[in-house]
Amino acid sequence: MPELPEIEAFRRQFDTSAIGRRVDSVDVADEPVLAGRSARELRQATAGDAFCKVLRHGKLLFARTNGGTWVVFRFGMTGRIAMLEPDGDPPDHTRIMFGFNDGGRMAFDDQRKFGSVELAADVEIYLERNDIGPDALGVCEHRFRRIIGCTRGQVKPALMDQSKLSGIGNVYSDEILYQAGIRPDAKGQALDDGQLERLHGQMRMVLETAINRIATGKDLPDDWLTPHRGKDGKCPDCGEPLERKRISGRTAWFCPRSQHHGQAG
DNA sequence: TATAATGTTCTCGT
DNA sequence: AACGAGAACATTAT
Repeated sequence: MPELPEIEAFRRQFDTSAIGRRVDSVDVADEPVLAGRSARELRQATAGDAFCKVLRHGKLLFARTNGGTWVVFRFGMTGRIAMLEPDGDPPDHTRIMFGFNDGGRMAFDDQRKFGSVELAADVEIYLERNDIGPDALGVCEHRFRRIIGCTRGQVKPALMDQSKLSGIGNVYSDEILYQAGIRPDAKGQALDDGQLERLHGQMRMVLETAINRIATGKDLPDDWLTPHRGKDGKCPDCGEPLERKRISGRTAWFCPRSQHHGQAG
């Protein structure tokens, strides 16, 4: 379930477990995962070098090797990183396996194959070339108001548009809108400054709380939408059955009573 | 068996 | 031209 908070968990895992370790081997089980690069290129860029730095931007993870190359992890719908002991079993859908000089291994596992592992010489250039917007947690309220408030379309797809804001996906966009009391089909332009300010604040609250919950191994709060999101789900605040609506090709879940701001359809 | 699932990208229409 | 909506992509679980 990788959106910004989950990728942040991967970053911390990478930071504590992979940084400083030298890559000795790289096995690519599924060549398309490299998005046009060859296994030889990935091996050339990483083998013999240690990972020395890792950072997250939105849903992307950038890991730098001593050699200066950045390895870019895109997790798609089901991607994840798994650290293995020397005798540990690889996950079922391992696409790439990095072997460290100490015998440990790191797997890039991705059941649905929407993820990829790419190479980049420079993070900023990569972001620009791929039209990736600012990290959702790095956007100030003023800029956020401009980004969302100037959108002609619906607010939910705007929150999920990675060129506008980087890091929010289908599940967390529903949660953020629920916390802000705004309908997912409200038009961005229809929101006033007060609503945009609240949306920005709740976006930060949701993402930061989720990061902390994941880091401490706790579930998301039971009074959030997410634990109830799905068939027969009820609003944890008012008990109203949650409504589902197809928006921009995805399923939005919301409470029609608690989320009354913005009228559209 | 049909449907839906946490993402990105391409195509088409406005 | 710029923007927004929907389909397609691969695979599995319900």
